[in-house]
Amino acid sequence: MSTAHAGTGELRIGQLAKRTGTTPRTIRYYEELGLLPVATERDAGQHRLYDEADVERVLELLRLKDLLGLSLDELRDVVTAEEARGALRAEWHEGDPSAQRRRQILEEAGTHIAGQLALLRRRREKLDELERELRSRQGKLRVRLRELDHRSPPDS
Amino acid sequence: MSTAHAGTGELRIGQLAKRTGTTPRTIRYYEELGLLPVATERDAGQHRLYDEADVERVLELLRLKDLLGLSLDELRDVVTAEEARGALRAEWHEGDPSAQRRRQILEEAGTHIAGQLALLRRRREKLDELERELRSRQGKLRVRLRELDHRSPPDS
DNA sequence: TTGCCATCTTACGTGCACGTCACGTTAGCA
DNA sequence: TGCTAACGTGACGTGCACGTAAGATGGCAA
Repeated sequence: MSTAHAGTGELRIGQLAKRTGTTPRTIRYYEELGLLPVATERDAGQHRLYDEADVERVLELLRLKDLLGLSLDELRDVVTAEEARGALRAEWHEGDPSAQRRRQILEEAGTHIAGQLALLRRRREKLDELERELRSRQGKLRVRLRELDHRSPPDS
Repeated sequence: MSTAHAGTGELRIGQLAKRTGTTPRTIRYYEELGLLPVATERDAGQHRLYDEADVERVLELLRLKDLLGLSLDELRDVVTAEEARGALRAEWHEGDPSAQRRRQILEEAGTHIAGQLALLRRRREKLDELERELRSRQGKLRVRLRELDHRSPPDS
């Protein structure tokens, strides 16, 4: 058995990059921008270590970027909100979160996700519009092809 | 009555830009890249003139760019194909297009549109995936809020 | 004719999202 | 212990998609 991974600190930057279809440079850049946490208590000069959760995180960032067209700057807001979610977990498990506080944080998270969903819907609507347009053209082309078939059918 | 537009050469670059939500610079840039025709026989140094068809064209370019994430370079291919469509019209009206030729051009156009539709579908699938993910999170949040309501309902 | 604003061409500048290079360090294996 | 591949940290470079500034020209109104 190889020493490839050992339970917790599973991935190094190159592996994370491949899993997410990007490059180490991009990962570091995202970290620099605050899109990724300054991975697991790393005394500068050591190798960064990641886990599967980080894979998911990067994948989501890339999806939001490419699909919704968000800039890395806009992604910062997203991430900030998700870190609030993390803060919630911490409070939840080891602190004394009042029900008030819990509710507040949950609702903020909800608002945020609703915002992303709204963005997504707008995108989808525009996509639908484009699709209708394309289909319309396709239809016109087909009509003309059928006209051709009518007057002088193909020879094959 | 103003002289704002007079039948054929209706729009100047500034108007076209506003109608399409962009800037004159962008219009000129697109022309330079070959995305837009070198507008109506213009002896260099004169003002460019556009019509409603150009508005549509620019709008579609922007949609393809933003929604499908195509680069301007990739848009060149799209435009090339659409100019073929234009060539077809010309042949159709003033030349002697054989049925063979007509069919060929129509089929090429069809292939092209089909390509765009395929791209669109892939985008939509990814969007769906993202939406499912977001909805799932939203659901989890709601569950937790309901749990809270159960133990200690809000005071308003 | 005279303003005046929009447009023209040319050309350099800009912001974003990384790419690439140089050079030293670390980690896992022989 | 020594080797090699992968990683670390600057720092400069790059491609894309325009922005912006400068000086000349065009076109329409008063």
